[in-house]
Amino acid sequence: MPELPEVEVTRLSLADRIAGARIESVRMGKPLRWPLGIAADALVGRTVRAVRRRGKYLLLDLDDGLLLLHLGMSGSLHFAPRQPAAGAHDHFDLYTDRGILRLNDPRRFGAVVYAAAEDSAQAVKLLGRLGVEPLTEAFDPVAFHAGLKRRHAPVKQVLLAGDLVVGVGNIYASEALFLAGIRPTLRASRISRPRAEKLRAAVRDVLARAVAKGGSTLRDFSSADGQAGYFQLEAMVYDRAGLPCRVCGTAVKSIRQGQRATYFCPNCQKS
DNA sequence: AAAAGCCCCTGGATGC
DNA sequence: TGCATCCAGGGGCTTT
Repeated sequence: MPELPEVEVTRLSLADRIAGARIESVRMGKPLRWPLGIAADALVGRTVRAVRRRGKYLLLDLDDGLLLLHLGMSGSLHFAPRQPAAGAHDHFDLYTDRGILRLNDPRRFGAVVYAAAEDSAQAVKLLGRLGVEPLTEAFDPVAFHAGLKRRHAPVKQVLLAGDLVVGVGNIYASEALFLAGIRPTLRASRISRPRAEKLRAAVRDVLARAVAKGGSTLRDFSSADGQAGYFQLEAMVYDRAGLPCRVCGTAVKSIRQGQRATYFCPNCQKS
């Protein structure tokens, strides 16, 4: 579920409410992708200062150190003064004087990792290879085109890789390529400067609109205050195999790239 | 260096 | 109803 828009929507629904919260206790469920990296009790007494986002990671800045949270494929975070009794898929609860932050993650591809500082080895291992933030000015047309130029993989997979630009997952990669009129199988190196600019604009546009719609709720995503997202209703191609293209009526095609589904319109995305 | 595969894990949908 | 198979929003790691 969680690509940049869902993670950002989570952050926005959480940051103001949790800022200043003092950690009173921590409950861990089943193991997530990686160990926490600190004794849970050592977090007690620390204060959450702010919540930032880097790619698909949420960074909880503490007055001492930070927590890196990742929602994986099936994770969601909720923050409320009270929470129901922990269920089978609630694997991390941060009890604070402002409320309980709970990570629910059935598949447990998600993670909560403590790092002493953002430049500590632990943090750099996870954040170090990440590309540019697409919704900032740093996502620059010249650098983006140059980055595409040096990659020979299909452009869809270059978008997904996250080392050129972050936050674009399987839904939004297909959507952005549709908006840019680019075939997902096209080798990144073969994209012209004007088409790279079109793709850059499409990535920004689709991600920003998805944030505005509260993200995409395909199964069970909701923001930290429980709001579902509605962007999936506007999807042009994602999960629409065989259905008519919303622009030209041609049947949307589904293929597999790197063991993930890709959707595109063979007519609107000819090359 | 870059690309391609392989997994981690659970649950829902589909097919026999 | 039961059981097997396939698929799912990610991404680090290993192998080519």
